[in-house]
Amino acid sequence: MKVDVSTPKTRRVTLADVAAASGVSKTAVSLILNNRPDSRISEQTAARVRQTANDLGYRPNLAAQSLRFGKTRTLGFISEQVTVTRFASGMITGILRAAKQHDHTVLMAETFGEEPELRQAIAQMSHREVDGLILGFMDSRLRELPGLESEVPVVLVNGHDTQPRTCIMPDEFAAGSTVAHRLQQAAITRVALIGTHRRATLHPESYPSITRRFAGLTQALAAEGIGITGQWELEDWNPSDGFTATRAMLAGNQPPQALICANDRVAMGAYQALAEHGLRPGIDMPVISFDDEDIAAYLRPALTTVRLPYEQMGEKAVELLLGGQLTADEHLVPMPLIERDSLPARR
Amino acid sequence: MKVDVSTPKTRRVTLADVAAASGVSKTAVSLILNNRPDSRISEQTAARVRQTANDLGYRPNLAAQSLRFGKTRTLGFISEQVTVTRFASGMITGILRAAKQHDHTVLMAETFGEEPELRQAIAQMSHREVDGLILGFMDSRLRELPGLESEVPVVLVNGHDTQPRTCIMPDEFAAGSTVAHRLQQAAITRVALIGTHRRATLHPESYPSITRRFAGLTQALAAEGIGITGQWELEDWNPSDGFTATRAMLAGNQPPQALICANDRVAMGAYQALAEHGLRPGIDMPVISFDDEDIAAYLRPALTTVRLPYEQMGEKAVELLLGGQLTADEHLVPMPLIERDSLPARR
DNA sequence: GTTTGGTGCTAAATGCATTTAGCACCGACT
DNA sequence: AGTCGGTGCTAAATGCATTTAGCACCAAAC
Repeated sequence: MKVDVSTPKTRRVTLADVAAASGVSKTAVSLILNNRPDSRISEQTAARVRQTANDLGYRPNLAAQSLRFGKTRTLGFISEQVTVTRFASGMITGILRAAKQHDHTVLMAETFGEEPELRQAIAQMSHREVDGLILGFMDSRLRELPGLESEVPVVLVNGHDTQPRTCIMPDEFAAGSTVAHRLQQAAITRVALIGTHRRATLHPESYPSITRRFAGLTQALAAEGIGITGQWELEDWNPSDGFTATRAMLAGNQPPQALICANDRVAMGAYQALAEHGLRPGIDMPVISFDDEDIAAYLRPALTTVRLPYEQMGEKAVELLLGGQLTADEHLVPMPLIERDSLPARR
Repeated sequence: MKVDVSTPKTRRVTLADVAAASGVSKTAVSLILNNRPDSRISEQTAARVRQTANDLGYRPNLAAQSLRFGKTRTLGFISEQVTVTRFASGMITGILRAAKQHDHTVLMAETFGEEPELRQAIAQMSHREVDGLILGFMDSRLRELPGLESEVPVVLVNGHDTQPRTCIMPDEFAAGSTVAHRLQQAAITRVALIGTHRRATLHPESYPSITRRFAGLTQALAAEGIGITGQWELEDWNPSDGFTATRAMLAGNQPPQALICANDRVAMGAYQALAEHGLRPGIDMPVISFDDEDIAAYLRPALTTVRLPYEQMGEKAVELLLGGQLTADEHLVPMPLIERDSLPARR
C-alpha cells in the first residue's frame, strides 16, 4: 500500500490577509499585533483585528522578519564530536533548554574533529545569519579558530582560542580541592593517582583542563596532608589504560588507601584490575574519579565522582550570548561531587 | 581586562552592490550567478560580474531567498531524549552528515519525553518553515503524534504513528537470526535469555522493536535447534536488572551454555553477576547482546553485540525527506553483528 | 475664523533575491 | 522599406512584515 504523504502547500495566512479580512491597513494590523506602545489605534479596532488574526491562524513569516531585522532568533552550535560520550549531549541539552527559554532555536553542525569542517561550519552558520555561535569542544585544547573574522558573537565551551574570546570552562582546579577534602573526611592519608596524561604533561598550555585538574589535586592533597604513593602516566584514558595502570600499581610495593582515577573510564579499568586481584572496589579499595559519565552509575559499586557540568556550561553559553555585552572572559562553572558508593561515608 | 568582543555589524554585500560595482542590473547579476540556462548574457559580462561578486565576497541573503521560495534548506530534528545514551547522538551524527551532503542545515529541539513539549516543538519547527521534519524516538512505542496536521513532510525514526506515516526502524527480527546463527556456529545448543521486557510482553503492539527482537530470536533459535533454558522478565534494562536476573538464573538448576542479553547494559550486569559467581564472562560463559553502546567495548572481555544502526537510520531519514516522493512505508535498516571477545570464535 | 493638538488610521518605503515581461539594437531576409 | 529573429540587457513585480511620514478629521483654544 503506497500512500503519498508528501503534502502540497496550502498558501499561508499573511498580514495582508488579516488586514483585508478586518478591513484595515497592514500597518494597523502590524501595530496592533506587536502591541506598539504609542500606536493610537482604538481599542475596538484592535480587538477586532486580534480576533480576526486568531481566527485565521495568522503567524508572522519568520523569513520576512529575518529579512527586515537581520536577526534570525537562531543560535548556532558547532560541536567537535557529538558522537562521543554523553558530553556533547549534555551540552546540547543545556543549550536547547536555555535557547527555548529565550525563544530561540538552535542550528547544529558537527566538525568530526576536522579543521576544514570547522571552518566550513562557521562559514555556513554565519551565512545563515545566526544571532550567536557556540563552539563546543571535547578536549579543551587551546586552538586557533579558523574563519572567525565574521561579525557573529561567539562563545567557546570547553576550549580556548589564541585570540581573547569569551569562554566557559569547568572549574577543574576547585574540583581538586573537592576530592582532597572528601578523602580527608574519609580519613584517607595515602592515595595513588591512576592516569596522568602524557600529552598534557608535555604541553600543559595545550590541555588547560587536564593540567588544572591535576594541579588542583596535587595542591589540595598536600594542603590536606594526604600523601601520593605514585602516579601513572597514560597515553589515553580508556578502561584498558586504567586496567593496565592499576595492575602496575598493584604490583608495586606502596599500597595506597584509595585510588584517584583520572576519569570514569579509567576507574572502570581500575575496577577490573582490582577484581582480578581479589580486591573489592570501594570496600577493600575506595575509588574516586572525575567526569560522571553514564558508566559511573552502572559500575558496581556505583562510582563516586566529580561531575563535568556540561549541561550548565551549555546553558551559560546561551545566557552569555543572549544576555548583552560579551566580554573576553573565562567563566568557570563549578564541578559538583556526585556521591555514590565507591568511597566510604564521611565521619 | 575587559575586552568587548561583541561586534557591530558591517553592512553585508547585496546583489545590488554587485550590480552597481559591475555596472549592470540586478537581474543580470542574478541570472549570471545562478547560471540560468537561457539567459543570453555575454560571456564577457558574465566573467566580469562573477569576478566582482567574488571580490566583494557576495553571498546571497538566505532570509531573502527563503522569503521568495518558501523553502529554507533546513531540516528539523526533534528528539525525545538527546541526553540518554549514545543513541540520539548516533542519529544526530547521521542526520548531520546526510544533511550536509544535501547542503541543508539542521534545527534541533528536544521534548524531554513530554507530549506538550513535542507539540510545541512541532509547531515551532513548522513555524520556522523547515523543509522536512525528523522525529526521533528512543523507545519505539507506537504513539499518536500531536499537532501534525501541518504541511511539513515527516519521517519518524524508531517509532510509529497511529496514522500511516513514513518511518524507519532497525531490523530487529533479522537480528534474531543473526544471533541464533552465530550461536549455532559456536556450537552452542542451550541458551538463557536474560531480560525480556515486562511492559513489552503485556503490550506487544506498543513496543514493536522489543517484540520483534524476541520474536526473531525465538523463531531463529528454534530453527537452528538451540534450546532455551529459561528467560527472565525485567522491568527495566539497566545493569542492576541484568545483575539480578543473572544471579537468579545462576541459582537455578538448568545451566545454559551461553547468555543472550536483552541489551548491553543488561549484559554489563550479567558480567558482574558471573564474576561474583567465579565465572569468567566469555570464557566460562559466552555472552551475546544487542545495541552496541559505548560500554560494550569497555567491558572485559569486550562484548559481542548486534548494533542498533542509529547513524544509518538518521542518514536514511534525510535521504527519504529530501529524495522526493514520501510514501507511508516502514523502512528496515539491518543490524550488523559487532564481533568482539565475549563469544568464542566460529568453527 | 483659524491655528493648534489630538486621534485614528494609511500609503509607501525598506530589507534582498528572483522572475516576468519586454525594450533597444543589429543583421538578415523579402 | 519593412519585417523577422536574435542578442544583450533592464524595469518592475513578487514574497512578507515593519516602519516612517503623513493624511483627514474633529474639538478646543486664541
